[in-house]
Amino acid sequence: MHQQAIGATPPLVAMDGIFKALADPTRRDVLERLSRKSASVSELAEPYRMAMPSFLQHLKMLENCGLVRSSKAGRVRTYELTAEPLKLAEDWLGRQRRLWERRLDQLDDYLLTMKDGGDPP
Amino acid sequence: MHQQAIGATPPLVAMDGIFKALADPTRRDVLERLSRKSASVSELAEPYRMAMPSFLQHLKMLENCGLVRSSKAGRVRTYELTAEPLKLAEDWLGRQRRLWERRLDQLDDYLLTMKDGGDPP
DNA sequence: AATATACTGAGGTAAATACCTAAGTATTGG
DNA sequence: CCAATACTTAGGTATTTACCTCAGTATATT
Repeated sequence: MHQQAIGATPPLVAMDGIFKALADPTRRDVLERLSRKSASVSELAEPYRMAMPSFLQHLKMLENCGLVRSSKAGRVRTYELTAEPLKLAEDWLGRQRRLWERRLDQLDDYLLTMKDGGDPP
Repeated sequence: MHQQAIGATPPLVAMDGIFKALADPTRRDVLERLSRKSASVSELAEPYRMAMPSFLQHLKMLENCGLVRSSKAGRVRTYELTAEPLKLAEDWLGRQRRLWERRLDQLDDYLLTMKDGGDPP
């Protein structure tokens, strides 16, 4: 209900989904495990005390935002990682943190200036 | 009421909140603007077509997970950034992406091996 | 063919999100 | 003091999330 024109910056809506996907420990754990080895649904589900359909919802969220991809062979569905989306998120964070640190440095400077009796802007 | 012993890995619960906070374009935008300049509630709220109480909820989420901090002087509450939490998220993503890329390289190798007629593990 | 395996789908509950309006409470300026 | 300003609180709705159970359906396996 609130799309917006996408310019030079990363697609906003995509990032929503990615960060949302990362906001759950089970899903982060699944990603971590997939980064070591592709795996079937039941292999992935095994460690968690959760009914299969509940777990499947997590996998669907990961797949919907493009962080993983799956294919079915016989009765087994195998999940694997995708590369780009995570990079999107990381880029945003990196850019952000740089601004951040600059900002905090400015605060330091400001405080120092005050201490030296200077007149801050 | 639920801190947890911090070991080598980042506190899981904290990351939930941080990623959840980042999963909304308004909140990401607020962070971006705060990284340029601390600001009052109404300054922050101004660009968005949203009732004040709705917007306040976003600020509270950012504050609850520690990404920002606020203080009140007279009737004006001013918000500013905090440094550490974002780093937490970025570290996780970075670590993750490295595994990720390694994994994707392995896949490449695997495919090459197959093409060369080698017998993959 | 019968049973087990590996998912899938339908549907249901509780809590959290993302908005809203309407009515407060402090502060400040005239 | 009175009104405007800057938030705050209370409460309400629609949607989404995170679980669940209880069926299915489509492949193996025996």
